[in-house]
Formats: sequence, structure tokens, C-alpha cells
Amino acid sequence: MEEYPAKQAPENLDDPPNSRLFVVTSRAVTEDALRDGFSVFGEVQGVWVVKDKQTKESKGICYVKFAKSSQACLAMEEMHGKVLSEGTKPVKVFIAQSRSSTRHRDVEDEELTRIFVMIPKTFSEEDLKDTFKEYGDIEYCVIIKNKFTGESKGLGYVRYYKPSQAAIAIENCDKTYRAILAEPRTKATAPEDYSGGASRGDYAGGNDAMNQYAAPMADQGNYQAMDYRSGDFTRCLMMSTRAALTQEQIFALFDLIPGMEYCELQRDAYGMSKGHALIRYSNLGSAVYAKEKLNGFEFPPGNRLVVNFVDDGEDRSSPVGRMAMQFVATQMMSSVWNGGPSTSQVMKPPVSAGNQCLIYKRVSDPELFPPPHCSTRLTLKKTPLKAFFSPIKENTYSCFSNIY
DNA sequence: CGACGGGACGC
DNA sequence: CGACGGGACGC
Repeated sequence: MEEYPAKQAPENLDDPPNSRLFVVTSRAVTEDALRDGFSVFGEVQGVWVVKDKQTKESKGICYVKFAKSSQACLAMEEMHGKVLSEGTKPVKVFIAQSRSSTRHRDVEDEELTRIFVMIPKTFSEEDLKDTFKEYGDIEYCVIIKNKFTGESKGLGYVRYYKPSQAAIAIENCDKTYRAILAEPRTKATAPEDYSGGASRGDYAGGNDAMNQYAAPMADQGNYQAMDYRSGDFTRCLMMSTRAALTQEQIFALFDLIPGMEYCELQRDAYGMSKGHALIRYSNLGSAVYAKEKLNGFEFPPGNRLVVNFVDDGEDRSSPVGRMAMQFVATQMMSSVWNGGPSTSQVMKPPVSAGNQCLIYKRVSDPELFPPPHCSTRLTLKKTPLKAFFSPIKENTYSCFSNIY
């Protein structure tokens, strides 16, 4: 096992912040395999495999220290879910808690993707986005304003889709912006319940050769910005992930909720995944349900998906239309939280193996997977869920997961 | 589930 | 004189 050099003593483990990874591996994975796997993402300053004091055997966890937070974040995003040595389980990768922290809670992407900046008071949210989009794909920008006069307070938030993008912005943007990671908005209360999400800009890049599942009539692009706090619900969702998911996997997952009519993995100019996908349902209820069930869902093992509403361009300007949508959505939420009208009739899994069952790829039959307002519902357990995906045969994927 | 070492600078 | 340094979201 390699030691940290003397200059890499414990007091430097958190410098710069969020530059150290917490890696959950198999006990069999060696330090060399770890170093080889992670060093391609940046300057690895130390690898430390945690071992049992007595037996000296690996406990299956280790720490990897990078020189920069952006390197650590990139490695996390790319390595999470990967198999390091053949025959071992996929690794889970998180930003390590700071050494002084006693909490052992996972650091969530939520805490790593939003930055807090100081900007000229003349900046509009468009200006803010134009300034920071060079560091990564932006989910939304918000400027703090006087709620009465509407004038800017010269402070803003920028939410990226990936931790590495936020880290790169902090490292590389003009120092006058004083960019830092934003503290989570609601620390004490349920942090998962974000609603909405703004996006606009280049979601158009759909080359149909790669989008075999896209609905032919699907309207692309021009998704207007929307206040992420407004609580609006739409039929469109944006899913972001650290894992390298395929179009097929994302399609299969979101297709579990009936009513999906469009699903597209966003790609860059080179056809590489940008780590997020746009999904649209035929109705509000399905979208609300999909967001509720899949936001925070681990897919593949350990990788928490982030799912938010995005503006679908429908007219929500009128108070009547807005209230109607909120009403429907509230009904759906209530149904979700309370387990629906008849939770007792949980569907019988098609294939059962103890606590696990098989979910087949294309399941749109309302008899098997009815919409959330019906009496039986698919229920995906959110937290300690272990999903394992593997290609069974061409174009077919299965999901082993805990269902209850 | 899966959270924190071994070893000794240089006055 | 004249502008540094500061910093938080309607639950």
C-alpha cells in the first residue's frame, strides 16, 4: 500500500476541498488497479486502501486523493459503476467527507453541482448563463433579487448537471465572481424534493440515426427557462446521471412508467453522451410519477439519477391553466405519498427470486403496469436499492432490483 | 451496504 | 479622498 508523502499529511487531505474520493470496492481490488483506473482522470496524489488493523486485509474501501476537485469529480462520474478487476462488483465512487466531518453520509451530487457567485448588478440571468456556460451544461441560473423592487442583489446561483462542471467553473472562472459551491438550499428538510428545473439552449442535437426511440413528431429544443422553485409540473423531464447510460437503458427505465412518448439521450457534437436525457410523457400524471419514483433512484448500483421537470413549452401563463396543473399534480403526489387508493394490491412480479424480481425492458401493457391512478402500481424502492443491469441479449436489458 | 494509516520532520 | 470587500435562496 502506498503512503501519502510527508507533504500529503492528513491536514492536506481536504485541500483543495472535494479533491478526495471515497471508493467502495471489492476486497480483491488492489491498490495498483485503483491507481491505474483513477490516474487517467488527473494527478493522483495518494491512494490509501483501508485495511483491518488485525488481519491487514482490505475492507473493500479506499480513498483516492487528487490534486484538483475537478479531477476527483470527473473520476467519480466516469468510474462510478465500473468494474475495476474482472469478476469483482462495480465500484461506488463518492466525494469523501472532509476529514473533520464526523458524518458518514454520502455527499450527493445535489451538493456539488450548484455554485454561488457574485456578479454585476446589471447581470440578467441570460448574462449569467452566457458567462458560465463555457464550463459545462447549465440546468438553470437564478439571480437573487429584491422581492419587491425586483432589482438584483448582485448574487446568483448556477446549477450544472455534473459535479465536474461546477468544479471546473469554480477553478477556472474569473476570480472576481468569487465562485464557490452553494450550500444546499434546504439543509434540514427533505433535500430531494426539488421541483422544476430550467433549461434552454442546445437540446436540439438530435441525429435520428442515434435516436431510434425518439418519437417522430417530437419537438426538440427551445425549452424555456423556468423558476426552479415555482413548483411547476410538466410532462417533460430532464434526467442527469454520472454513469455512462445508454439510450436503451434510459429508455427502458423511463418506459416502465406508462405514457412515455419521447426519450432522447443528449449528445455532444461528437455523439458522446452529455450525461443527461430528455424524456416526455403523454400526460402530467405519468411525468409526476416518473419524477417521484426515479429521482434519486440508483441506476446502476450506487449511481443516483437526478430527475427534474423542464418546461415543455405548453401554455401555463394563465392562472386557470396553472391551477389546473397544480391540482392534478397535487393529486398525483398525494397518491404517491399515501400509497394510492389500494396499496395492498401490489403487483405480482413477473419473475421472483427472493427479494428481487425481473423487470423486462418493454412493459407498456396497462394490465401489468397501470398508470399511477390505477389500483396497482410499480413501486421502486428509493434508497438502499441495488439495481444491476446486464445485457441479456441484443437490445434487451434487465433490471434486478428490490421491489416491494 | 461502506468512512479514515504508518511512521517520524529537524531543531 | 473615493471604492474595498463582501456572500445566501419567500418554509
